[in-house]
Amino acid sequence: MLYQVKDLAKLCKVPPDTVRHYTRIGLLKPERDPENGYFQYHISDSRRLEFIKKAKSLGFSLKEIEHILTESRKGKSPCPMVREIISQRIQENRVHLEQLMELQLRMEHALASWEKMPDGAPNGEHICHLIESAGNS
Amino acid sequence: MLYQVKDLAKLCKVPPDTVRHYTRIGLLKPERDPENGYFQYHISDSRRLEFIKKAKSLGFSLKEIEHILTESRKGKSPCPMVREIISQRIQENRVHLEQLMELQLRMEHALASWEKMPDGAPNGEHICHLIESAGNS
DNA sequence: GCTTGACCTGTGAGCGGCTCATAGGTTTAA
DNA sequence: TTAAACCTATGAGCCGCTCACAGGTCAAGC
Repeated sequence: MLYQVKDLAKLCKVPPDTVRHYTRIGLLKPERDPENGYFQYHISDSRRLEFIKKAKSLGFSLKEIEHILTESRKGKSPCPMVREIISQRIQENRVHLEQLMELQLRMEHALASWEKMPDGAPNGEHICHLIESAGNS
Repeated sequence: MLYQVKDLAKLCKVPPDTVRHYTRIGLLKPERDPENGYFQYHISDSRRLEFIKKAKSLGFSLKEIEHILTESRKGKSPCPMVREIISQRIQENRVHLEQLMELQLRMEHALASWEKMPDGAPNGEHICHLIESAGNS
């Protein structure tokens, strides 16, 4: 049983371009159909792709996933690395979340403070008085 | 008074590579020193760069900032556009925040559930049993 | 004047994870 | 059998830097 790009994509519910992307960067390694040069995927590729999806949903990067897959194929346990990566990712994401929440506050405050301000034509002094006034009150 | 890249960078407290980047994409448009081909910035470029920093801190993309600057230079008021963009960005960021908070929960739940699981050597059935087990309990 | 070294320069390429554009091949229906 | 619909692989583009690189500039020391 061999699958074309669109078949594997449909099977795993990802866009075909994602299958192509993973193939291009070596996360999937299909053979080629000698007749037309198309990629040929096996059922094992769908298990691999499902693993990639799961790992991605846990915040692993594609490069990290490739590393996990490589170690695993070499018979080494990727588990310690996996624990380490996710611990760090949790920290990083906490920082990222804080930054985005601050951004959200800045944007909301700005929009609110602009509520009663007129639209101004630009002049030599100001480019956009709304933006330039933000956060100064 | 003319500034080199590093001078403008220091004046506005941004990395020199950021000045170069903005120059490359046309957000800053310095002349060239005919002697050595270096970029020459005026004091007006520092006002422009400060505006870019402020707009960026409010979530505007560099392309949007360029658009604002262009409209403003043409004498049109960018204010309506500015209000529109930030309203949309607030919505987008809300969605983004929710997704990141969900990711954070998934990661924390996974790490907690792995607490009592052993590191497993890979076999034909599993690539990494930690990842594969996540979210199934 | 000369050299050494630190520091600076512009430019090309790379990052991540897709996504789109393109030119061409395959399949399906009439 | 021809037309249209759909699929293919591949190159380039997205964003906002950041790094690598080869070469230029400049001040200190002899």
